[in-house]
Amino acid sequence: MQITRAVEYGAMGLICLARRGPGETVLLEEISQEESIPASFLGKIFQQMSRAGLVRSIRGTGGGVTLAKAPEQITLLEIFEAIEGPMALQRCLAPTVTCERQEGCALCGVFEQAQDQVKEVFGRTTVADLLKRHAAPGQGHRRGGAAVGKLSPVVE
Amino acid sequence: MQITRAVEYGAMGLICLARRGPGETVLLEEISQEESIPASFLGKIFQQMSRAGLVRSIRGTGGGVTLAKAPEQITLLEIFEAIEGPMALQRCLAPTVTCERQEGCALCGVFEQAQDQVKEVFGRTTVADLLKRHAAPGQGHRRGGAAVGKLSPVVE
DNA sequence: TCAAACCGGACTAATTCGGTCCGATTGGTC
DNA sequence: GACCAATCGGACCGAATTAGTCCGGTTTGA
Repeated sequence: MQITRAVEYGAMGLICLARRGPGETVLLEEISQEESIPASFLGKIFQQMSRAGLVRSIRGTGGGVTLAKAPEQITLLEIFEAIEGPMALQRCLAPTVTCERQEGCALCGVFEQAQDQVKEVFGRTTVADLLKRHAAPGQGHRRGGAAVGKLSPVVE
Repeated sequence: MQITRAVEYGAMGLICLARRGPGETVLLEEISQEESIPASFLGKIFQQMSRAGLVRSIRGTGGGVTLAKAPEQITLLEIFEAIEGPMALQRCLAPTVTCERQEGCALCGVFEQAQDQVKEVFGRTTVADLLKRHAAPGQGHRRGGAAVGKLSPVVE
């Protein structure tokens, strides 16, 4: 139950692109070096994001990749689903399958709630947000969860 | 990025236990058959839940397993962490590691928010809730997300 | 003492993750 | 038109994780 590196790399790549001027074309090789991501792997990831319409890729001399939309209009959820396909926190939340067990379904309801929460967080976070957050460090991350706000004490 | 079967089976096992009278001792074999979970795998899972103090297991003739607490006092988060260890939606949210990249950290902040949301949902859901939900079917699960309540339209 | 149960560790098969490789294709440039 | 710069796309591969299995050991009741 971990978010894959592909998604992490994809997001980093887009942040990197957004940091440049808008509409600027950048070599994959360049992003790869800047973010220390294996070039061939990054290529695969950008292919998928390209198919999903998040970036445009230009072949041939002087080619590279460029954002297909404004950074404010690309959400982390889109990045995630471009790379991983539809989010399914659990088997029976997959688009095709239906759950036949009864107890399983009680569980599925909870899993779906959790998944909807994740989607909500990812869906409201854009590349522009990530870029901004990166620019202003020393807050909004690492242990403490203060950023969340409405957490109940979590039993335990 | 999926919840494992072990967690699913573990929760199902506890629901199954909770359905019996309180304090009743049940054979693993029986749960295994009732829920169609491989017996040896279920054994492993109950071992972990036993170590975490969620169930008590009694060896020898007439033995079996029994809930160590009231169903209202066992949360899905406890079940999850008993089986999987501390929740880490992403590498750099693991208890030991710290994240060194800047962009990575902007990401980690979001991942942590998402993780906190999942923990909140799991932390407030008890075995008793699951049992109740199972008893009253036809609501609270499968597509539509009406059960969640405060979801913003999720962009796109 | 014997059999019923769980314990615990070693082992294994299948799947997913994290990549690599390479030939094909596309587009500038000379 | 030849050539070079780039991405595309699919095949492939090793390592890690998941999902179990197996079996000998230990505890306990009859």
